[in-house]
Amino acid sequence: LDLFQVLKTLQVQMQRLQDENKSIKEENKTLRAEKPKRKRRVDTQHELSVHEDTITIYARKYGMMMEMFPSSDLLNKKLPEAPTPFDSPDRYKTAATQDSAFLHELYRHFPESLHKIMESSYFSDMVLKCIPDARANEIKKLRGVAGDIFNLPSKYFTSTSFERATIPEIQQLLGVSSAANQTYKTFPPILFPGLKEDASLKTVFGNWELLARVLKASLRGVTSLHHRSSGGGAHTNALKWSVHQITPGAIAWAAVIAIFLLSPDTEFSSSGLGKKSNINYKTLFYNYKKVLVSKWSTKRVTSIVANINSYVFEAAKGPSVDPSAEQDHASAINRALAALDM
DNA sequence: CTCGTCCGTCCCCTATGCAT
DNA sequence: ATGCATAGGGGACGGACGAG
Repeated sequence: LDLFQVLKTLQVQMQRLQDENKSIKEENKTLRAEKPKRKRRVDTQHELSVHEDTITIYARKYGMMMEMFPSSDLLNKKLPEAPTPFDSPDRYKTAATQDSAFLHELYRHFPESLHKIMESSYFSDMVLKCIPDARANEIKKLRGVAGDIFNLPSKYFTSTSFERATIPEIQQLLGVSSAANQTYKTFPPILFPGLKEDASLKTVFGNWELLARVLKASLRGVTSLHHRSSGGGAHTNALKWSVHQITPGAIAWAAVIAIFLLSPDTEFSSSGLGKKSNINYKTLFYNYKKVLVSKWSTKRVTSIVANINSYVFEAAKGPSVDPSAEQDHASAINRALAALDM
């Protein structure tokens, strides 16, 4: 009698569960059916896929030679009528000129054939995907030769999780006093010749050999660091991108990547913020490029650029400029740089 | 052989949702 | 409110691949 009651309630519950399950299944079915629609990419690929290879190659180059962290909003904008020249020091005057010059650089970099589709999200999506992808590859490549680049044991760099923060030589390069006190500077010693920090920034990027090694490995392949081009060989980035000289963005890129390789960070986040170190790589890049663009035509920077170009591209070796002959320019650089907040 | 690229896999982190 | 579990996203890494 009692049992009968229990059985009945169970049956009712069972029925309820079955109904519930059925409706959930229905819901799931419709959700599943709608899901592929999110991947609109299949559709747009038919229209714009002809440009895919071109965008990919120029986007990779762009991420290394021009802008590490392009703003996604600006990538879809139209080129202004009279843009601020990308290589003009005026570019850093106001937020408006920065945006304008950014677009000038963007449209200058990507070939004419792409200009008409550069306002599409297809373009910006692809650029934003390619840049971190290419960067991850470069980082991977560089980790293998980081020991040679920094003249330190390679085991410091081959494993991302190696405790680099505890190594005194690395602390010295980054200018942190100890493993406990990890405050990272915008312009760490590694950027200066002889690791001698210079608050006035007169000699910043003077440690050009290091930057040149980073750039050479990235542009000409890792083996180019040790022996001359072994004839033939696969196409390196420099060949694919037709790079014959470095740019302000490339030097800034190399500096940022070098600091990242030395840092305790295990991954290079697209946000530009180091998780362990709390280093803001985006800010570093911005400041480095700003200094380089602003000072590009000064004797001091042209000398650095000439040295790097010569090392990376094995151009005809001109006599390197004597740094001591530049004191007159130094004070001008000095004053201008003082305007930078750091 | 050496390149760069692509792809599968793993791990870590975060957000979300569920249960307490 | 709080704690736990699970899925999803992003990045690193290793291997495969094709080109020179």
